Amino acid sequence: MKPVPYPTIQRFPLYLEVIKQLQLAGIKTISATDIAQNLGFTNIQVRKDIGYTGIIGKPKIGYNIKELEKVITSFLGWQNTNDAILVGVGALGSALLGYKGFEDYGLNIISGFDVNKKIVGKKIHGKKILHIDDFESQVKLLKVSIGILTVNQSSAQQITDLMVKAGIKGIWNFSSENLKVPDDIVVQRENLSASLALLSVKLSHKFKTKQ
Amino acid sequence: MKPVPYPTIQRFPLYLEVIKQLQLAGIKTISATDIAQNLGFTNIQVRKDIGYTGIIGKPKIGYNIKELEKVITSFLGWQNTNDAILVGVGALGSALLGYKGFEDYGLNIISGFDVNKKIVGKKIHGKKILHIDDFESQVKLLKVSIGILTVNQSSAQQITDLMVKAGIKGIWNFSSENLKVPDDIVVQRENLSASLALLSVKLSHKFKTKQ
DNA sequence: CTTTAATCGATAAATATATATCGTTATAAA
DNA sequence: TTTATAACGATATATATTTATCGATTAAAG
Repeated sequence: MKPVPYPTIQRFPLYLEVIKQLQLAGIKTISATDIAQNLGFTNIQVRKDIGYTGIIGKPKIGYNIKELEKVITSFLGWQNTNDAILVGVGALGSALLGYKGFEDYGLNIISGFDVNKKIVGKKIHGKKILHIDDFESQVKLLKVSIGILTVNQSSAQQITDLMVKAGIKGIWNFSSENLKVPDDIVVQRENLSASLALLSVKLSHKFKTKQ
Repeated sequence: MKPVPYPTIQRFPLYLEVIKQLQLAGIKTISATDIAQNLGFTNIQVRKDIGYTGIIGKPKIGYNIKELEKVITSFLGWQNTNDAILVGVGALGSALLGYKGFEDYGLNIISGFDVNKKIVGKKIHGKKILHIDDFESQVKLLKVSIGILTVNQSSAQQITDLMVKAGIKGIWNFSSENLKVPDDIVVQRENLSASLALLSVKLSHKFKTKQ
């Protein structure tokens, strides 16, 4: 089987959103062209992406919208909820604890961990905040495999080592540290600065050329 | 002049971080290999990226670290602070208002806007929260060109239209709405789900193949 | 002073991704 | 029933990006 390109995987959640929106409107079938127009892509690209899921569409009609939602969701592994824990309950960590959108992504943040005595023991957005000393035992107890890292750069590697030791398999890294992990651990870096960089450069380019 | 690839632009902030770290350690010159090892890239890629800035390095030595920081910062347009305003002071919006890291990216969020009477008039993380009714006048008064959109999907397009009307030129879109804007407006979509999708797929792939 | 090795910059090759083309199929209109 | 058209899937082409190669240069070691 040919590997699915990363850009394709990254577009899938966008397709899911369009699908959900149109489903709410009562639509039963959806074509690559429909999705493309909604997102500003080409229909060829959307059709090719969808092709990776193996779903069969009908000419002149498109795809069964329910079935398409199912195959994409399943491809992403979002059909069942995956439990996650979060370490570093600062401004960003708190925000993520309260972010409702993760439900759509099959992600359930069980609890947050920190060392700050002011918040340990309390609840934030309904999620209990525990002390980092209890991290390893909790992760092992609950068999959590995804860790969300929202600590500052200076403690990022240390917490990462702890996550690995506790059995975490995938780390969503919101810090700017380049984490060192064993081969069998997946790290996904969330890079706000990268997207701000693109915005900045596109903006300055527009100003240079247009004015 | 050949256009700089988007992936290159997105890597520049990472290079800046390594540069700043090594500068703190008193390092005066830095090679593409140094940066590459620090980030897990190939030195060839780093060297090529750096080449786009026009800086000249010395064989066996590398680049003057101060000069390299300067050219990358300047390329990104981060040498001067750019003012921004934020609309939608919910969980995520509050977090961004309090995020210190933006200073490094030349971004200064002046204030937040919302309709929630509980927070309008108050300060969050030291930033004043104003009512959306005052948005247009404030933006015009302060000549802000960057807007950060952290409202929910249902009001995203409406707020976008308001931003455009007020003179905002670049929109950093944290909502999941596909925004419609005039040609001369730049929209950068921040897509948390895209990166979570990658993490999910990489994880499930590891589990499939390794176990 | 000569040799060695690290690194640069430029060019070339390889890979990955996006776009285009084309024959086929299914619906709806004529 | 026939014709026109939207959209599919497969294949081919084009573009973008990454990786490799190579000669030149510079500092440091011998």
